[in-house]
Amino acid sequence: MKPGTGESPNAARRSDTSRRAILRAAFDLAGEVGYGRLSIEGIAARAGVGKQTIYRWWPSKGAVLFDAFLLLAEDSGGSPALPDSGDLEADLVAVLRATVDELNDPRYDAPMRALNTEITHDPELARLYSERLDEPMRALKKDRLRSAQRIGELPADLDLDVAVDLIWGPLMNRWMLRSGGLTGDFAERIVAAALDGLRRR
Amino acid sequence: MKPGTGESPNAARRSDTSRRAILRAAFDLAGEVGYGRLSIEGIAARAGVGKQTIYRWWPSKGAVLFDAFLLLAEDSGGSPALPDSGDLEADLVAVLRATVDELNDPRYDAPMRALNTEITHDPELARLYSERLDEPMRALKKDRLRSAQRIGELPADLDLDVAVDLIWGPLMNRWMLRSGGLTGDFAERIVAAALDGLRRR
Amino acid sequence: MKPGTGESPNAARRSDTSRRAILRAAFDLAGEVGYGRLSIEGIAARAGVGKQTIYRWWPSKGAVLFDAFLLLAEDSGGSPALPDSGDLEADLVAVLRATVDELNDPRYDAPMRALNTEITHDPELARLYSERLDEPMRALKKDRLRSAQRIGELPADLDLDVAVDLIWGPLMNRWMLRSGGLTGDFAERIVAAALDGLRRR
Amino acid sequence: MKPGTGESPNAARRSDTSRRAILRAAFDLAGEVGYGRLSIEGIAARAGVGKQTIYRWWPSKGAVLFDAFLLLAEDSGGSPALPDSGDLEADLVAVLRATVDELNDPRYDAPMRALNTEITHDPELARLYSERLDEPMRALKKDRLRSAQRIGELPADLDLDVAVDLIWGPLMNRWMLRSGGLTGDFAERIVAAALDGLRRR
DNA sequence: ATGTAATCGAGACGGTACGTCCAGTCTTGAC
DNA sequence: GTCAAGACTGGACGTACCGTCTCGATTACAT
Repeated sequence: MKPGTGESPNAARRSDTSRRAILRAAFDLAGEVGYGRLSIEGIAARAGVGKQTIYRWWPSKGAVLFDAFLLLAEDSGGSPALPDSGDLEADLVAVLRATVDELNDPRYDAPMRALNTEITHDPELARLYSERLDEPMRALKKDRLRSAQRIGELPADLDLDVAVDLIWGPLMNRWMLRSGGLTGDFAERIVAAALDGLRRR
Repeated sequence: MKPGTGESPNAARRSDTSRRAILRAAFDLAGEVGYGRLSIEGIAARAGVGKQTIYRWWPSKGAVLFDAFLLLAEDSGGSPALPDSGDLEADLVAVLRATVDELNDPRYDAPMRALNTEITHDPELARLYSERLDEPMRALKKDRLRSAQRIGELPADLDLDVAVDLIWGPLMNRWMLRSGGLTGDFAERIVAAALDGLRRR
Repeated sequence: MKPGTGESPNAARRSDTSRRAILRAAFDLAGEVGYGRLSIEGIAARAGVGKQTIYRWWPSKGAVLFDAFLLLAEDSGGSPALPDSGDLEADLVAVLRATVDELNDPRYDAPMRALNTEITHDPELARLYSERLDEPMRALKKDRLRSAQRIGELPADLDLDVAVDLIWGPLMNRWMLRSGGLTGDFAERIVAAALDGLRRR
Repeated sequence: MKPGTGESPNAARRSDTSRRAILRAAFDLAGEVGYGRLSIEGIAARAGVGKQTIYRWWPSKGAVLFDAFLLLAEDSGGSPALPDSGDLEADLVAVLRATVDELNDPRYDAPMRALNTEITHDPELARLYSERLDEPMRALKKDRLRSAQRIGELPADLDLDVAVDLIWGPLMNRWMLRSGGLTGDFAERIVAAALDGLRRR
């Protein structure tokens, strides 16, 4: 897979060593110094690279960060399918618990916040993010839901996009705004509520 | 109500004119120039105020922005209770549709993104936000849900915090990440799904 | 005497410590690293000053250098009158020999070359230089020549500006272009030739 | 005649088209954008040439500029002898007036200032300049003075180098520093003063 | 005529410095 | 003591060039 942000200059001559050093430095620095102190200058220095090499290939700090996540996804061999034990609720709880653990790991929390911030303020980046990172993940999630539809656990006419948002939205929102503890228990409750609904029956 | 961010100097002598000018300028500038170009210097210049007056009373740009929202909430007379027609679903859809409209209004969208960004990267500010803005709103939301419990529309043992997150989380998450169209229709689907659950019954 | 390059901002609040540190650093660096490596950034670093403080008060690197020479002239109490022993030729030779020694001193050679280069390419700076440094020196030179006129050593109708150029011009030109050795002997010959003329009599 | 700056690589394969384009571009750009904005990159672009082609054949920007003047001198068929009407003063005035006109022509003024600046800061280039451009000119000037010696207009034991410096030095110095108007009248006065001497007789 | 070696235009690279903007601190004089 | 004003050190911005390097593609020489 190619870097996500479009390449105008003579990409054939591009130094892959520098590219990787930059993305690595961007991700690491985001984790170490935080979003506020994350600078192009710092990334260039850490990567042992001229600033121009960054400006030549990326339009913004956010684009670098985005590619850093993209590289991470590639290097980790892409995302595997969600577990499918036949019990949707158990599988979802397992996945969300893992997500909670990741979000609570400062090694990942800080860079993700940095990327999310950039996405928030850059619609073009948001589009790229949606297309390159969110959609593939969303597809895997929908696959699992479709499997549940197949065995009759979920209704056949369910709007899968709404379903995904209903399950993952509350978690991500609570993480971003720190509006409450981000625990496995919370994940469990959200899954249960999403599946069974709030309404009395 | 006093500004939200703790005040050490002699607050008695504080100029309310300057305070309001600063908060007004902060909110307006956030909307006009966006988060990236929002600067203390710019706020001071727009408010016709010395920079020191800002640094004297607020610890960070985010704190100013936070107080700007607080002022807005005060000036608009605080938040009224959620509508209670006896039909929970209809009321929630109405409220979420209004929220959608607000989030789609660039006049509010930009400052809210700016504030959210600051909250994301500043746990102390997140605490304040939670306490001063989110909790009061959340209380009103819970009041409406409790009313539904009283008439048996919702189960008595429902975890109201989870319920609120389930209803509002997907909306806010989609708004922040622009991961899909933010429409009244989406609001409607989310409410329906949240109330009835995804699971086939 | 005030700095030579016009001051627009609120000069009353100007830090004299920083001003002097900058001018000192500029002069010293010009001598140490040479014109080619003389940078605003380097001056600021050496002076322990923000770059903006230089940009706030001087329009160009040349203007800083110019003020550095101006400060030097002030601090050394201004230029004293040329010696007047009654023997014009001897006095001129003495003065030009001293000039030769100064021009051969690397401590002064490099900064002067730097300043001359800036003057060469900046007419406004050339005007300032002429007015603030060259003219006062030229006045002293003319005074000495006038004294010689008074005792009949020089004709009363002599064009003193041409005379000064004739005496000092060859020396400065040879220095700048290194078109020959810059020695006391050369100074002597120039003075003799200028006074007696080339023509056979 | 070969370019003035020594050539190590295989000069036989050198592209004369590129060489001329570079020198032409250097001279023209010096005149158009001035010394401060004259860059190797700009010369290469203007000449339609790779940067390496410049770095391969010249050690510095000044060397390129120097060769540009050398090419100019070659192309204009070298310098002709100075006029010799039998009246030294008249001939010198004519020559210096022509020089004044050239120095006042912005087409030549700017590149010459650029070259002089490089010479000022590069002793090796100064040596080359002296050897390749100044000496040949100086030889012509001395020839004219020798002719005057032959007819007894100038003393036989005159130091011709001092004489040349005395006549041309004041003019060049005034030009470089803009320390006064550069007019034909000034040239005339200098010639008269240089020939007759300042001293009363 | 054909290999081979150097030059060519092009342009990416690690860097330095530019001139600007802003952060956050400090000082001044008016109130 | 607070205020508007604004100078101060410091540091990042995004740009322009530096001088080096590598890439194919000519191009001219020696076989």
